[in-house]
Amino acid sequence: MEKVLVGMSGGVDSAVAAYLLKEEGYEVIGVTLRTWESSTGEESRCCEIDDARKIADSLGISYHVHNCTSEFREYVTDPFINDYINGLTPNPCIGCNRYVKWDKMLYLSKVMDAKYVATGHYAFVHRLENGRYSVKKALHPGKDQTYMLYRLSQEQLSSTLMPLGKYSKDEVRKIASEAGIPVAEKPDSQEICFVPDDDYACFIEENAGTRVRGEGLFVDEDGKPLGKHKGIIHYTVGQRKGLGLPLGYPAYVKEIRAGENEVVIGKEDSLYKDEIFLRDVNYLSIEDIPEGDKIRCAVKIRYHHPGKTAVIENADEGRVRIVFDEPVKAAAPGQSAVFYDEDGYVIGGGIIC
RNA sequence: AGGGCUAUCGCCAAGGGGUAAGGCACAGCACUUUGACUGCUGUAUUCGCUGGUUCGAAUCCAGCUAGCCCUG
Repeated sequence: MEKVLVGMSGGVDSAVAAYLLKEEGYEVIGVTLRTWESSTGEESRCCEIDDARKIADSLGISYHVHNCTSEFREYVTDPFINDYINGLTPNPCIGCNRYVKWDKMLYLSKVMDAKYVATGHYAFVHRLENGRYSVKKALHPGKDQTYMLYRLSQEQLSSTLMPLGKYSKDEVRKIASEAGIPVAEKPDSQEICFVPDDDYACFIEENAGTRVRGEGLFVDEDGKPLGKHKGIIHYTVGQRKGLGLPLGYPAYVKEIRAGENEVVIGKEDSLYKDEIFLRDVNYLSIEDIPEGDKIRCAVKIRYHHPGKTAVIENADEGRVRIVFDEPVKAAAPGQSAVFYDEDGYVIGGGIIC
């Protein structure tokens, strides 16, 4: 019997993933990574240990809790805070997957002599004809989570199982209730796991202290002052609500100038771009873009984005240049852009700069 | 000091005697396993103030107040 280590968050998805693998005949070991504990002793949503343990008990599988709060701080919360202070809009889940969850799980799988690690992500992991591993979009597009997985390494993917790719959320809940899993009706989590009250700006202020810059100016595209902002950490490119600027037309954040502590405001039209550049690119289905080559693909510039057709190619300083067929709205620096081929496999992705 | 103009929701702004449009902002809800976006709903018993005319006034009249402009 092959052993598989399943990352259990305490939610339905990972519970069903564990259940399905057990049904398939794996020896399943449940693991929860303890990632965050706030100064008030509040646990992160990502590690609801009591629920996870209950699930493991009901499934009759062994269960371990592993502490990785220092890694989580180093690779997730600290970069998250630094990005916001620098006027960027981070995707904390992406770094967490690569540098905390998978790194730790893989390490633990070796210690426990397990062949695979598994999670409750809605995606497929496949080995392609060229020998490389990639993730493929979930069957039900509404739940697809491949966007958050583009940063995983080949080594990580080669040992990963994701049993939920072909299921819808309703089906997963149905499986859970039929299997008697205690959290079948538990609502989906929605916000950033370490910011349970959804107030990320407050989280940054509490954890970054004096490094956070305060009020500054809203300016228009010509630099003309329009009003006062609350501090750049409160804004993201493309944002409309909460600006408090009655300009007569809907005002959007066009750009955040961390150096000047300024937030540039523009009309909706000014948000569209057909060219963006990426840094820190990671490839899945290919090793790299062949020198001088261009690849046609669909690119998602945020988690909830249908994906737009574009051409990608290597640019200077290790960056990748994306040229969209039609301009895309509000590409926010710090967010990731992920490339998909026509079969829905992730080619790779990087961070918008 | 005279003359002119203006005064309607937090901002902008329709309406010129028949019972307060709209945009922006704001709020709530929905959507959402990142930040956002988006959608829906809501938002002036009242039109600078005081009187008057009228069945009826934000709309007409008078006075007052405030702001802007022009002329000394």
